Amino acid sequence: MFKDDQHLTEKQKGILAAATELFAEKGYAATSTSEIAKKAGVAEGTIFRHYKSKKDLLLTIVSPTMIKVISPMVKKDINKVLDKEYDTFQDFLRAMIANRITFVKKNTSLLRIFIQELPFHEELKKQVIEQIGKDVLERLREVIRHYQGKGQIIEMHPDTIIRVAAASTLSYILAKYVVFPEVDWDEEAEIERMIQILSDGIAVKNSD
Amino acid sequence: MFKDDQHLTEKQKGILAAATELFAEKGYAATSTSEIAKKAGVAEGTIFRHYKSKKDLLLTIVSPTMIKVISPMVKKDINKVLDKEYDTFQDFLRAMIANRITFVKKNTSLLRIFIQELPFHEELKKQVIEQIGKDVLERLREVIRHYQGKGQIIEMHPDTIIRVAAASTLSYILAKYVVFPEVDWDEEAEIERMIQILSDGIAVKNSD
Amino acid sequence: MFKDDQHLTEKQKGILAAATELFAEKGYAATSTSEIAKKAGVAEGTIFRHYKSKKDLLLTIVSPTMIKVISPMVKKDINKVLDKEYDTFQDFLRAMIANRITFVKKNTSLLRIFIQELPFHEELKKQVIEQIGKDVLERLREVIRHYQGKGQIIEMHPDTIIRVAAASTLSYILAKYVVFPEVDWDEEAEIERMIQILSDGIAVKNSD
Amino acid sequence: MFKDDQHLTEKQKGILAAATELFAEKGYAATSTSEIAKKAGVAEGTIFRHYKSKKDLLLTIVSPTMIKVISPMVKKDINKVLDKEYDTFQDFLRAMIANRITFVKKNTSLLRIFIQELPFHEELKKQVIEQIGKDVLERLREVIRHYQGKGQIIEMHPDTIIRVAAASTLSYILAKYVVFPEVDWDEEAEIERMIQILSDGIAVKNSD
DNA sequence: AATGAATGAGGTTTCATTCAT
DNA sequence: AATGAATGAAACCTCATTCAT
Repeated sequence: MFKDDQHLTEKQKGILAAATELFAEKGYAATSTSEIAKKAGVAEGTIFRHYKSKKDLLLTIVSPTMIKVISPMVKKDINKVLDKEYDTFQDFLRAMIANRITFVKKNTSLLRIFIQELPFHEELKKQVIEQIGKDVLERLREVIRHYQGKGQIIEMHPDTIIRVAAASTLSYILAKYVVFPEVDWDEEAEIERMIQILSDGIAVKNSD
Repeated sequence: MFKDDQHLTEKQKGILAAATELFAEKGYAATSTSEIAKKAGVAEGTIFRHYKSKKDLLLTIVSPTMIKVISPMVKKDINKVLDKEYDTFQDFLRAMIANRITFVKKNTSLLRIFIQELPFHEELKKQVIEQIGKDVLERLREVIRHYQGKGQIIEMHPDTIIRVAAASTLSYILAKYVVFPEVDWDEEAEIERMIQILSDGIAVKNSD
Repeated sequence: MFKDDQHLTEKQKGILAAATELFAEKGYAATSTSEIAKKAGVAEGTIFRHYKSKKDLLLTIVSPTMIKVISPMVKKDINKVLDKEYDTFQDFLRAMIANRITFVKKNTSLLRIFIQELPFHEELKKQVIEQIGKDVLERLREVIRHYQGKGQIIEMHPDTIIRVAAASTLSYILAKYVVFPEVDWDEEAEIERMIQILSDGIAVKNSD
Repeated sequence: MFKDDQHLTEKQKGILAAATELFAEKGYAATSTSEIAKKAGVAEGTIFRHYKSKKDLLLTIVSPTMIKVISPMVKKDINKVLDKEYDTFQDFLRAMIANRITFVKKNTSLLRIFIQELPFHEELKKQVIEQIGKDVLERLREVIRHYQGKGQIIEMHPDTIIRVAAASTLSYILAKYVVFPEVDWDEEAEIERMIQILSDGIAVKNSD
């Protein structure tokens, strides 16, 4: 994840990777800098040459800068879906969910840290909400309007539809992959039914 | 919360309450026993007279025993909704959501701890899932079947419907009250639309 | 020095004594808390139970509170001289110098710390100057006026006389006992001549 | 100060200057080599290319070699006063004090380091005392004898007179410019009175 | 000569836990 | 039961020094 970013030395990348993994696994407060150093294969002092403090290390992983590195990845990733033209909103939903699942699977550690540490860092929370929010929201609105234009989705403020759909799908995905990764649900079927229900709720009712 | 429970002394209740609040606020690992002692108004040593270790204190708060104390409260609480007869499934949903919001508001601290600490305690996770799951699930199934019997809900395995509805509503509530308590949404309207969409997705389509 | 002060435990007194000695000997920054702990015969953690930080330990030794403990000692000490009636101002000077030498000899460590660390602690400097200054200065003024009244000292503002006499004698004493304790001067004779010169400079010239 | 000295490169002079300033400001032990490097505008490693260790850097600043660099400056400086012929010993004293004040003002940092670090370096102390002592003392003796020859100063061993006068004036100057630079005294008047008293103490009494 | 990343010993500080009172 | 001083292991962090470039 941190491989091609900027001009980081191998050691720095190693430290970031080790810290990310350990923070995700055990939580920030329960991870010691000596563990990080050992896992990264560097001396403990080396960590502090690059990051003023343990907290600074966390913020670097999770900071605006990092978000700026990730956010484009996210957007580019999402755009793969947004740029395609789907016949029905259901198809779009299905593709979107598949896409998000892939993303979550690839970034479980980072997301876990976000979920775990966000509550303790007010400023960060706001930044995340704004940054990710604004960037992605506008694109999604376009999509909703697009399918509304095609007469496939009920006329309702796009934000509301996004919110309900996103709340349902994202929280479903997060719950499944980040919070309870070991619980075994029948994914395929489950998702299909979720799509069914959601799109039924959102779709224009022919005969109404 | 710990007031009428069992045979706890005042000090013990104070310790549990202080610990719960601090764990929720700062996280388990970032809370020191001396802080707990100060907040509870007892000496540091006193904590260890009642709880073998700090971890023991956490487990007590979050443990099966505690769940058994809380679970009945939860069930009793939920039953207020389940026991009533609602004309439509929509009414039921609305009441249920209102009921859950009240519950979450009253138990924010405890829920926050669950969310924060569950990932780090495998055994606990299973217990919570089973305990709460079994107890409540069966009742909910009955409700779904009830409204299916009345022809208001599509014929689909109750668990699926519950999962989708619960995932949407609960994660909505948790996000709103526990994870992002300071973000200001237009609650009333938002919930109403969510209900709309959900029940539309779940409801039997007249004209189909 | 810290024996009968307040309600300190034996350990605390030991820590203060050890720290005072080591700070004086090697300087504050060059003294490690582990050295202090070892010398005081306590665990390192014990130091931090009583003093928030190493700096706090220094400030305690050298602080207003400490000054308040020492200042009375100083004043009481000085008063032994001030309260007596001396025939000539020379006799007074002689007694005063002997008295200060005794004091300096008894508090070499503490004074050394003051001299070493004062330059780095602005606030402290002011406090020391004010505290000691005010308390003692007024008494000394009285003495000067007293001998001026007897016609033994030239009419000049008491403060100036005090400043010259004090600067000469005190800095002589400090240099001799604190800064260069190992240089071997012929004390008796040296002091006697100093008194000679000073009192000659200050005394009323008979034949003028 | 280190500008025209010897064959030092620009970098070396920069390091010495930065170190001198910082040692004076914060003390030797509290100054880090990285601070020195930053202030001098060189890499950390560069310091150790020129000076074996941090201690070596201090010793270079404060060492016999340095003293040999400074001592001539001091002597040359003092000689400006010694070489002139003054009508009265008072005039000489006045010129001498002015000269010393100029010197102290120009070398505050270095003097501060001497005062701060001397107590912790026995050998150094001896060297300073000998070096500066011998060089300057003989010249001063001549001066005293000179004014004794003119019948202006009492017959007393020159060293004693020097010691009293020097102790008074130097310690006055040091206190004023190095130890308590921010306290605001009325310099002119204060010095004049000091000269008055000292010379009265030392002068030959006409009418005795 | 100069750099600055890397080191690791050691510094300060925190904290869960024990124990004499 | 309750206290809180004491502990010591381990946490976070600093820094003089080395070394490959």
